[in-house]
Amino acid sequence: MPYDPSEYPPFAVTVDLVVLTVRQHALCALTVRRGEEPFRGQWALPGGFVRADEDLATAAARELAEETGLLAHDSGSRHAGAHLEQLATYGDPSRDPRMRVVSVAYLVLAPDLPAPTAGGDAGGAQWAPVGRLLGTGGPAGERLAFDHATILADGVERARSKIEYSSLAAAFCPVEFTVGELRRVYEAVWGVPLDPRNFHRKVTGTPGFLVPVGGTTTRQGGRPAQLFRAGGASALNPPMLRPEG
Amino acid sequence: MPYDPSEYPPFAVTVDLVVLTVRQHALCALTVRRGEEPFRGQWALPGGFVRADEDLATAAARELAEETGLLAHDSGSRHAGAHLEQLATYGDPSRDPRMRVVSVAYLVLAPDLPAPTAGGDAGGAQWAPVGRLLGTGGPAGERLAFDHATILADGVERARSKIEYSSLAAAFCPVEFTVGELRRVYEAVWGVPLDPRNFHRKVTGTPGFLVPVGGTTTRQGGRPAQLFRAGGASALNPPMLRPEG
DNA sequence: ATAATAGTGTCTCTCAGACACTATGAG
DNA sequence: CTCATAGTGTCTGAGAGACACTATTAT
Repeated sequence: MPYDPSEYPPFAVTVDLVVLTVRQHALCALTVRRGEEPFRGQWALPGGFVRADEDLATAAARELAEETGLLAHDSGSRHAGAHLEQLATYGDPSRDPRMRVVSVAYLVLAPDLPAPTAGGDAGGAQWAPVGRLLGTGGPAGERLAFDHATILADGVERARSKIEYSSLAAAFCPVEFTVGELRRVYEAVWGVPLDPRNFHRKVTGTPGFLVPVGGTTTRQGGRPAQLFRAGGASALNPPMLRPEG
Repeated sequence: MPYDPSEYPPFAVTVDLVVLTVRQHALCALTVRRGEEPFRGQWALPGGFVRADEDLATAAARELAEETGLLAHDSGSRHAGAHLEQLATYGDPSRDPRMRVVSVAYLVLAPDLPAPTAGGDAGGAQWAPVGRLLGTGGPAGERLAFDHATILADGVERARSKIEYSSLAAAFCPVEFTVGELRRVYEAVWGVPLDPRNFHRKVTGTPGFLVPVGGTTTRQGGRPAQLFRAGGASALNPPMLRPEG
């Protein structure tokens, strides 16, 4: 295992972000318009180079803040930050036509945001339903640049399976939310309808999963609903079962 | 996003392997003795540099073959290969004192092997119980080099949770195995005893999980046990429940 | 015989899935 | 009033956990 710098091939290392949110009953991903070749004009996942003295997660959080203004927290904390976790790493030698690039993808789950603040160097940014981006449920329209469709698909699958056995779905909600809003998150992420009564019984019956915060709201119409915060229990046991699994 | 080579910082990219197996009722990991500084003489996870035109998974499979002679299969196939999957990527700027190294860790689940064939450039190789390597259940003896204790802990946790809802535990067994042998794998990986009757009912009652292969064996003593192969069903639903979870 | 493991059966309790039903707001 | 959503109750069937019991080998 020699470490002579001339002995190892040099790589560029980037982070790519799969930023997911739920908007109008649909799971959406943040995409940016590429301003340069290759894939100029196509949509891509936000991302960028890791700096020389920067940790991978730090680079991901920095890119997230540049693109959306969101503050990420790795885990724990209660303020209105987004959930950020490492997804996977993609390093096929031909994934970038110009050079050898290894990309560490991060998954971000964010509450519904007003509008992408196309900050930084990206030409434009928009939320797009993942069904359209992945060609499942709509015209197989604009494909994502590079291998970003694969990365996005992996991120969506991770999100779908993780909300089964964790309280991560609350990351898609504002700080205070109702049981019905949380249920609509599950329905959007899984793409299936859930029984409101059984869902209510399940989430309110799991100790530590939801913490009542006192108030009520009628922002969904109908009878006023209690407001909750996400509880400390991050594990959901037994898990919420995804129908037709 | 400029791609001028002088604009991006160069990284070295390596793969590190968490190779797990079950030996004598204990979950064990493959470790190699470091022959160079830093951490000379300490145990470390096997691994090495990714070559210039090599995919990450290919590099992991190559290192695995060099260290153990095992052939990995990404998924599918039925022959006596080991299971290999990407685990996570570690890139703290200070994780290697000499240079900026990003390491993509892979998890390998292998059946019990005769003995590590300390091939390649590693000075020596051995199977060590993960409890001893991680300091939980024994003297906090020789710590692993670099951040390899963290990587190993992540790999063990991945293996523990994955056998809950998949047929991956069979990757620790020879091609043909008995229900009792499979149960002892679960007990070793989770570190808890399981009820033999309930376990038998669960795994034989799940369609496609086990395929009877016809013969019997008494290699465990007692009444002869039927031999099975792993079935095509990779998902286990509902999952096997880990006690005291 | 004993000791070991393999395999089946049976009971209970929890819980998911399927409802019906009531409660409280907006229009 | 109607319509929407919130929240509770009730039944049923699947299955996990906790056993007892029988079967088949080695010694």
